[in-house]
Amino acid sequence: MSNDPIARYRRFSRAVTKEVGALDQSFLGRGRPLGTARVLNAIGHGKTEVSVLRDYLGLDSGLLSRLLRGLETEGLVTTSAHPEDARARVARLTEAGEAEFQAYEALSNDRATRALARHPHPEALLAAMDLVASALGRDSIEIVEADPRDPASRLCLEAYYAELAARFDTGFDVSLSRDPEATDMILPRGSFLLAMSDGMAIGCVGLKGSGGPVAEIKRLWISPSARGLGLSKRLMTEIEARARALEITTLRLDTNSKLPEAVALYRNTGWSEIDRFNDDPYPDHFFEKNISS
Amino acid sequence: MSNDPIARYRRFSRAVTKEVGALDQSFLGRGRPLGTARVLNAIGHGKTEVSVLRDYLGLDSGLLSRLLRGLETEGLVTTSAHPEDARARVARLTEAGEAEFQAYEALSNDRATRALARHPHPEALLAAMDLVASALGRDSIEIVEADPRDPASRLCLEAYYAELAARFDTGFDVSLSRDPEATDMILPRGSFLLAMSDGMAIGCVGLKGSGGPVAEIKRLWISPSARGLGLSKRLMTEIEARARALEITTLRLDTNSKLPEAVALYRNTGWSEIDRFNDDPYPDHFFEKNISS
DNA sequence: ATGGGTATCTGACATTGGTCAGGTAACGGT
DNA sequence: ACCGTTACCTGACCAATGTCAGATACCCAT
Repeated sequence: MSNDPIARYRRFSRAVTKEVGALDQSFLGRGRPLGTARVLNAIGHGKTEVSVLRDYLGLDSGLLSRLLRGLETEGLVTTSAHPEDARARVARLTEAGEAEFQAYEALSNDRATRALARHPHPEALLAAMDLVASALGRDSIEIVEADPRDPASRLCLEAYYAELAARFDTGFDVSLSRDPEATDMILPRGSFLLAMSDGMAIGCVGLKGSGGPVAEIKRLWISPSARGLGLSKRLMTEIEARARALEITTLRLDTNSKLPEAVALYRNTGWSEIDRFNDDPYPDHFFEKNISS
Repeated sequence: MSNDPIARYRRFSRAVTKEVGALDQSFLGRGRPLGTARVLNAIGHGKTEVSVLRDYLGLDSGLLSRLLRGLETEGLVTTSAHPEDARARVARLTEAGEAEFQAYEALSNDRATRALARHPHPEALLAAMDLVASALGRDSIEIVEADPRDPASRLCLEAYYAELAARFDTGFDVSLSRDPEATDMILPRGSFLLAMSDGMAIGCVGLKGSGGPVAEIKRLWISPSARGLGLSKRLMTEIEARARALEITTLRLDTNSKLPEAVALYRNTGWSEIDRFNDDPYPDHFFEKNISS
């Protein structure tokens, strides 16, 4: 409907403010102020170093210190010196702390489950939420190295295969394709990168090395919810840097005209089209880029 | 991507929590605590009665009272007795208050504008936001009577026409159709209802009366972002009640097989198919329902 | 006109959240 | 060994928020 975009954005904003407020309220039900509960949850989610906690929660050093001590006297948390820097401290949940944390998790999960169950098309709602989350969180999307056999990587790769299957008239069967060995895409031969948005993998790219100066780019994929945010360019820039660090001078890749965004990206970022260099049945475009300069 | 739905929901939740927090921070920039700013904004948005304010903001009576007095001594608000109940009070913005309110509005609008401008497909982002907002706000969707010539009504009707144009192979030209006179869809002859979600019209339905016992249902439409929430049933139930109140005993409507959801709805809610009762070129299904019982 | 109920205000407090200026211990380079 | 720096803790303090028990004025039904 052709309503004012700003009005629509703000209606969204009000709706989620309410939702967020309700979740906070439900957290209060465990007899602990919100700040304390947030610290407990952050620790539970793996933010163990105090400096990381401070940063993540945006808290003053003094305040966080007091909240931590509160949790310690409650018996939910223990702190100890950081093994590599005795000035810094790390916080850990005790058994009781873990139980409390799980109770908060259950509250969150319940809310999520119920909200999704109430909707007639949960998948559509989730797709919309993914889109919004990627858009709002675009500044905090990080590129990290991963093993292509990790669960997060596998999710990306499977989504990638599924998308190829949908886009190619012939479908796509990865076993017919030149599927690289995972070990070719990890150090010391190659690399595999994930774009992580708040713990969720939303894109990937692989560098398949051979030990020599020529390597191949494989498996560039961005989640539909995160397209247009410039992520593929970021991933490619980063993987090129990794390739240079491995003393690779020439990169190649193959792709398909059914993926016009990809073809356009390569054309616009210094790749030149070359002759077919393999007998993989799927690709119909082949590119090369010299990165030795 | 086939991630855990709960994880996806919670990633969304974290992303918007951050966004909401950032907006709150920006409100703080005007040298007024958040609670006070919220009260000012609520008044600006038409929540004038103190009881409504309390309810809307979820504040304790004492706290709200103090915040209001603060705004009064700042010269931004005046309160006076409610004209119909001198126990209650209504708050109004002074000229200075209106200016402050507009400053907060500008902050909100700026944020919205910038967030949208940063996205490559603002319309896609907005569609996702509409979907989420309708889903999260479904409990607060209200059915209200409106004039079909009001701007909010016109937005719905135009969206309805646009959708018919897209769905019918022949397109849709409202001037070729039996477009009811607006006055046939307001009291005392008929009625026109809007489904309002937080100030935005997301659905409509019309009752075209003739003064006699037979009337027609027209213009049933639900925004794509709000489909599946049971809104059309709510609108139909409500408009039937209005028809009964007008001593109408028989309702008729025409529709098109290109709108299968609508046809299914009528079949499932007590309508029986009848012969063509008009020469409108677009419809190919005709229904009738006796509501005198 | 009377009494029970309602809407808001007031004052007294308690809790929470946030800030700041030292203080202590450890680090890292010289 | 020393010194500037870093990470965290402590204590003091203040503003904001939340809670509660009357007080006041008004409403409405009888």
